[in-house]
Amino acid sequence: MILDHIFDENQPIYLQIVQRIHARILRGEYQPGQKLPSVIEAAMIYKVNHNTIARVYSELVRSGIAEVKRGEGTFVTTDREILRNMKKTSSETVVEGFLQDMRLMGYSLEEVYDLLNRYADAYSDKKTDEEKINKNDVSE
Amino acid sequence: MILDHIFDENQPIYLQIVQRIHARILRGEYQPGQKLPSVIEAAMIYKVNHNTIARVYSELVRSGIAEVKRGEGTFVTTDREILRNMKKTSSETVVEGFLQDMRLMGYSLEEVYDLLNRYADAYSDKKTDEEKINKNDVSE
Amino acid sequence: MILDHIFDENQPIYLQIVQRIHARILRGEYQPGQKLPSVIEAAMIYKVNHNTIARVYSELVRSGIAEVKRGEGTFVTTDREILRNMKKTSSETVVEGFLQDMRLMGYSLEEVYDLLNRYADAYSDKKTDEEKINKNDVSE
Amino acid sequence: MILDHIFDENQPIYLQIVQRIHARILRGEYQPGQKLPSVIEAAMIYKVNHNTIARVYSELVRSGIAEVKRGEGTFVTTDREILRNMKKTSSETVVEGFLQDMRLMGYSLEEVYDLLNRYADAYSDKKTDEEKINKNDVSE
DNA sequence: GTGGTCTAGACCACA
DNA sequence: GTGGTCTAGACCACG
Repeated sequence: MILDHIFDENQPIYLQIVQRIHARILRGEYQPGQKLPSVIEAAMIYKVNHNTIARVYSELVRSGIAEVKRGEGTFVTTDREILRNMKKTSSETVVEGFLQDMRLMGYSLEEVYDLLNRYADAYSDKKTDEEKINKNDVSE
Repeated sequence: MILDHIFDENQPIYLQIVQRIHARILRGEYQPGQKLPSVIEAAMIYKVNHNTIARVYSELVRSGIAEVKRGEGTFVTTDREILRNMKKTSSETVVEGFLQDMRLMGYSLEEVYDLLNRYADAYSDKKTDEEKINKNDVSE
Repeated sequence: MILDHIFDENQPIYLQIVQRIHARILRGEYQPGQKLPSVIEAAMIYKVNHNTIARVYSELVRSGIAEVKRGEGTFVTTDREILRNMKKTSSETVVEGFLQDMRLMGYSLEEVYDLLNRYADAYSDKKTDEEKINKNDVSE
Repeated sequence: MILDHIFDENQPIYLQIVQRIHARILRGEYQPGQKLPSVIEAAMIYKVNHNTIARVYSELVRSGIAEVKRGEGTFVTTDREILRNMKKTSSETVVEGFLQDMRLMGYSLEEVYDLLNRYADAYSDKKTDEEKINKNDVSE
């Protein structure tokens, strides 16, 4: 399972990693209470300096989606309420942002749905092997 | 027409302005061949340093959506073919990005449509006064 | 007697426990010569690793407020002179630190007293059940 | 005005600098809207690495007491409401913490006042030259 | 071994 | 010159 982690030059690497791990948690790939990779491991996985991962993890902790057990590691929060809220607000942000983008480009709602339908066929096929393994989602 | 231009701290301001002007052109607010605001004017509109606008305009020119007439200013390209292609690729990028985001959060295609329907009602209502003025769209 | 022990993330846990036990001794909750909980017991009470408690106890012994009887456990010192001195220097440290904090925030002495009066009403009421039990104080 | 900045070993340096600058702002030494020393300058003032100051400043910004103007520097917020609230909550925290400390050591309210009076004489005399210069306080 | 802090030195975007 | 990010390498507290 070799994944090359390529980063967008226009955004800090640490934020991009935050978003990726955030997404992995929200889609249940990292379960509530599960231990995240250690800072060192994650640094190797993402091929960045360990300080960058430290920053990523402290962001995750600050947002409440992860917790540190001193000397043991960093864990996904067990507070499923937080996870559900985050999943909700994340989807809201994404959907609203998408609709605003389309609106700003001058598309009507019908055109938006047309475009979506054009891409929808490939939607479920794009799951990676890694994703397929995880069926346990945060939402109940 | 007082607009507050608030910028995302995690992305260069010049790129965000590029995107906004890009969108204004794509939705026909700036017509093909129309003169864009001067660097000084745009600097005042967006409340940023004129160097930032200079960079924005050079980006727009580089992408082909704008052209410089020396001594006259910067103008939207008159090549409608370019504009149509851009609108197409822009929408592709946005739609694909949106679907990928939703997929990464673990939503099924049905859930995506559900969420969209929830926000769709307000879609057309949200047009700003500024937008309502411009009915002339690039698309055919 | 269930107490939730919440620790400040920005200071070592062992130091915080030292301070708490220190305070319990100074206010007579642990009497001179009394046996402190065993390392294992204290580890359960404070919900920390027993290594952490071991460090706490060695700190208490080093400061002279506690003594080890080999094979029996750790005991509060019977030297009441030490306890009186500690209570004196502790209060000095706390009072001086408090006044410095207030001074650094720009408060005049009058304002300090004003603020104190505002909180003084609740002072004696806040004693916990645990504290109320112990009437035997170190001071004369 | 040579000040040696000595740090407590038991707390991160960056947090201690945060607290010091916080206090300087709250007592009006840095006025609303005033520019803080640049990261490089502050690094020299406090004799720490510039990354440490960067962390300090990002903490100050996150708390809302300071703002970054891109390419210009870091400034004390001009929102006096925020400053007043912070001064209020800071004093509350300090006073409550002080009273709790004294209570935990077993002092009665009368004893607390007695101890305070003993130190009060020296209160105003302790102002440093630097502090005396600044008469303009945040509070109105 | 875990996360956290700090230094040194480099590069970049922005004004 | 400003803050921001990143790397490399070190040390520390904690369990």
